Amino acid sequence: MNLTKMFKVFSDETRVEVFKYLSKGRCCTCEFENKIGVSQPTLAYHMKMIKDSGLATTEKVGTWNKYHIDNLAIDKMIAFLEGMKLQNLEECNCK
Amino acid sequence: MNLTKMFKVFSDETRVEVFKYLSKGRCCTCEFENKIGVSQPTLAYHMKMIKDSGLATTEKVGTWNKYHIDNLAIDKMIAFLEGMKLQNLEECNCK
DNA sequence: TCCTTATATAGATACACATCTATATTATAT
DNA sequence: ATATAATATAGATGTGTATCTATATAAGGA
Repeated sequence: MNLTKMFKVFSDETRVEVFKYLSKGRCCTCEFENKIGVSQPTLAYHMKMIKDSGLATTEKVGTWNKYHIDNLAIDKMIAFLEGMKLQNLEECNCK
Repeated sequence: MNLTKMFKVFSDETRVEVFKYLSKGRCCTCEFENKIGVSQPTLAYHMKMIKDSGLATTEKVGTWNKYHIDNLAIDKMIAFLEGMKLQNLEECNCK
């Protein structure tokens, strides 16, 4: 659970595509591996990044993995972003 | 205004530090350049990434730049993240 | 005009990232 | 026990990133 790692997940278009499938409940890569346009090892690399960031949990079921987005992790990113908004709209006191 | 570029901004600790100062209204780099721990050209490189992502606007005032966080851009990131949450909590229909 | 201050650019470098092919591992089913 | 299917790992490669020093540019003030 590392915020910069979580933001890095969404800094790559391939991982964003993967995430869209996961968010629709497509929890196994077999459901989208042919639609993503990268090789199996490359997809495995991205899935590991997503898992290691803390944005999804994994469950091994037989030979395949089920991925489950952690909505609370996303909420932490949102809370962080809320805190990054410009808080003081006055002019800055630069020299 | 590119979402993956905006997420990339927050995938680096140095830029997160910069953003914290900007969010407090420290709109000129002179207000934090000595606290960030990188050289002037490196800071300029990060400021350009922040600006090019669309997360901040720039205004040239004399010899210095004033940076202004665009809260609407942050709202777009938040809206994107809301859309990435797991929507269907039922079991996936994997083989 | 010339000096100072704030930024920007150029060039170099080391490391990280995204990708591939080939191969290994793990688990199920026949 | 062996074949099949799903993942993982190893090794290679080209590109991107973060950083530096040195230098250039731009704007203001003496």
